[in-house]
Amino acid sequence: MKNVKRRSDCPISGTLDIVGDRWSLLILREMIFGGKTSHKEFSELTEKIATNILAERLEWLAKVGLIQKLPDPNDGRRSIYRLTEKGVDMLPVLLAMIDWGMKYTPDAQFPRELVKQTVKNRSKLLEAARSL
Amino acid sequence: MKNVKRRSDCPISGTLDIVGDRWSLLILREMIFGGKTSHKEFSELTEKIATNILAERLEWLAKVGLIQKLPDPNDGRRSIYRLTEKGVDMLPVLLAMIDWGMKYTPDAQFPRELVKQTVKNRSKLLEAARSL
DNA sequence: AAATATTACTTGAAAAATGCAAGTGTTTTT
DNA sequence: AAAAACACTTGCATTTTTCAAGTAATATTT
Repeated sequence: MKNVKRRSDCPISGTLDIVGDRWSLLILREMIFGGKTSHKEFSELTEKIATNILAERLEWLAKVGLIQKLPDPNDGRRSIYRLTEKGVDMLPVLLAMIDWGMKYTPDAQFPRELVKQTVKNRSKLLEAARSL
Repeated sequence: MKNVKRRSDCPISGTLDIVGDRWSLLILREMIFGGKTSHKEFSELTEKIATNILAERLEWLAKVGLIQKLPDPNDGRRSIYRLTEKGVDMLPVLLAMIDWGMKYTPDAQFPRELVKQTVKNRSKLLEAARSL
């Protein structure tokens, strides 16, 4: 598994060195806004991530501490991926991207209500994350 | 030159399809926070972007309208790259990344004062952008 | 209990993006 | 006129991502 390689001590580049690949933020989007928790669910995104990359990214996000990987008690085939506080804290980045994308990318769609609800529920997400 | 390829109509993925590569946001950081305007200046970043990639990214950002490329009236060798409103509007994404990075990436540094000043000057940046 | 389906990967080969080192052409400076 | 500076470009190596299949373990169906 790849290691964290920092290009500088700039916090922007530091953030990008962690989630600046083509998929990490979309996986976090699914977890934060969609409550998705399994490899299966992520593999069904409209954006069609390849399964090997998905597995790699989930490992990566767990390694760098934005999510946690746990065995599913109800289904031995499954793992459950849960957000950590570090992962939930990526919400503002996603929100800023939603704003920019809604303004500038044609036909962009994102349910307003979902944003509202998620922002409101942020503390619940954090609680859940902290209780791990 | 590459074309915009949208993976979905999600605004987050739409944003990433435009600035989700390894360098675009760092170039915008330099323009927004550092007032940098030339190929030369960008090539001197501590993050060491290769000159061919830099040229490609500047073309790209101009093509998708986040910056504008103009000849430097004082030096025929140079081009000046200026932010557009679309580019300035990426500020909130950068700010969110600064917050996350300051909290979670070790040794992260970013001058508080520069953030303050830039946020305050945002409307000036926008004015300058609009007057193009 | 045996066969089938589901889930989460892994593998290997192709394509794309990035990085590196060394040019090239134009303009400016000396 | 020569040297330096600037903005690239070129060709090749390396890394990352994609694509298509395959595998192993567990769960479900018959």
